[in-house]
Amino acid sequence: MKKSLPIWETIHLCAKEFDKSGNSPFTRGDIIKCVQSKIPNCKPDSINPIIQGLTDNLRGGAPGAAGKNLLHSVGRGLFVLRTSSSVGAVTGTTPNSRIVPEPLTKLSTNVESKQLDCIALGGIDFRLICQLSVENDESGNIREFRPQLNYAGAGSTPLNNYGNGLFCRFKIPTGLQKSGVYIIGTKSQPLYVGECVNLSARFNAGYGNISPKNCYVGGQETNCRINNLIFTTVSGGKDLFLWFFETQDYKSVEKSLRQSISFPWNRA
DNA sequence: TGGTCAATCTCGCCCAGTTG
DNA sequence: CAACTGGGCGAGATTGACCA
Repeated sequence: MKKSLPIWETIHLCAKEFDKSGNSPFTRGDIIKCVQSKIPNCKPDSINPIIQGLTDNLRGGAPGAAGKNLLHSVGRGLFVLRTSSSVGAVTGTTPNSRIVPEPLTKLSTNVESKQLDCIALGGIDFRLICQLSVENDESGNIREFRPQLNYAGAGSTPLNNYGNGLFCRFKIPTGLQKSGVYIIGTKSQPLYVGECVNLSARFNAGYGNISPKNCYVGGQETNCRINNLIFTTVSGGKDLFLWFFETQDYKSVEKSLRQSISFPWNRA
């Protein structure tokens, strides 16, 4: 009986096939399917740590004879062949789909004007959290997303009013699990006021990352609308910032602000 | 016995769906 | 419209099996 190649060699073979056919970057799932087509009884649980062990910019994983010299991660679950010509621009980087927010202290010092650290609206002092830095591609251009194309129910459910746009991705620091009222704006104009129970979650799992479902009727079209506004504003060369006022009474604070101040991105 | 390869497990994030 | 929940998946660490 013919002995099959070791898993790590099969992974390398698959990666070379993807690269040669132009299907690069490829996903972890692509690798697993390819390996299983060559070694049918090989389980994903066996393949995953070996992929990890072959990838130069991922820690851990199962060590192999080839070492971490065969794959390079270009995003969460996305890989390229390390010997591919496409790797040159990204060698040495870390996967970029997980945006690691810069520390708050550093973000604050990046702001041009010291008075941006705090703004007063309606008698309330809002503290600057960070600049809303959207994810860029390898060329430094804003990475565009159309998650609506990935929704399984697209054929039976219409897009919502804001679901057909281009979207961006961004994150804020994850440690801000606080309720309160937030302001999105440029350094000269507040644009949107909103309330939240968990600021980090509201942005990192809401505005900052549009899921396919939210582009369709029944989804959170406000997330789509605000994300698209952020995308178009930042694309236009303007910097956007996030300010926050921590309070348990966020509903009444937001309501009074909306009554006293006109925020162009808030709807009536 | 040490190196290589494979398997198993935990943790955290993403996403879709649901609820208020 | 915002918040919550649970399943699936990827990342990473650890352990076991095999072989020269």
